[in-house]
Amino acid sequence: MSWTDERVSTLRQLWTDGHSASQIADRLGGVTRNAVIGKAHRLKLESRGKSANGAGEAEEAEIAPAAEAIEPEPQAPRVEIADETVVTGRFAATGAASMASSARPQSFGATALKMEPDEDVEYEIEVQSTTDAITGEIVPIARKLTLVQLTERTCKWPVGDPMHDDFHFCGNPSRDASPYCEFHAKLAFQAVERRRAR
DNA sequence: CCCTGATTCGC
DNA sequence: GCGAATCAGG
Repeated sequence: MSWTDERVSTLRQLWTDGHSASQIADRLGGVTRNAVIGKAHRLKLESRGKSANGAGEAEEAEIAPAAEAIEPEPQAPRVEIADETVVTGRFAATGAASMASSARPQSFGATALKMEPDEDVEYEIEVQSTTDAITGEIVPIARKLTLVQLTERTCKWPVGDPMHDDFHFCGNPSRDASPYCEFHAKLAFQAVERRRAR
């Protein structure tokens, strides 16, 4: 990937909007956060020598304007809240693990309903949960990520029918290098156990 | 451990 | 110019 005018302007906007280098890198695709920081340097952007933003600090007022302009095509924002999550994922998964190769900037984050910089919003929604009919465990509501939105630390447990357009991935935070979140890692393990038992 | 940006330096 | 490696910090 090279720094085309389009990618540079996207970088400029996201950077000045306060997004972290890694977030920008994920969005652009094909680059690491180091590349983003390095480029920001040469463009003489930055200036945020402070402690930036983290998970603990709930700082920074809302960024009123912006919101659009970044994406040429608005696309429908995926912020729907499922009232029930069907965990149909069979233990097959991994075939989807090979992605991210041709990541294309896709609409992501709220544009119509809310003007927050995504991430935090999704986490609030994620708090809701439902109970699994079989195990009785708490099933986290999926973040409904599409292929291009998965990263090294997002759960890649498939949800739904791949042939249907409602197909998505769990997307909740995965532990370490595990391809699944804590919950789905357990499911995967049980699935294997049961197969051997049979 | 996770993450953040800043800097260096070989390419 | 680019970005991995490294540094410094939360």
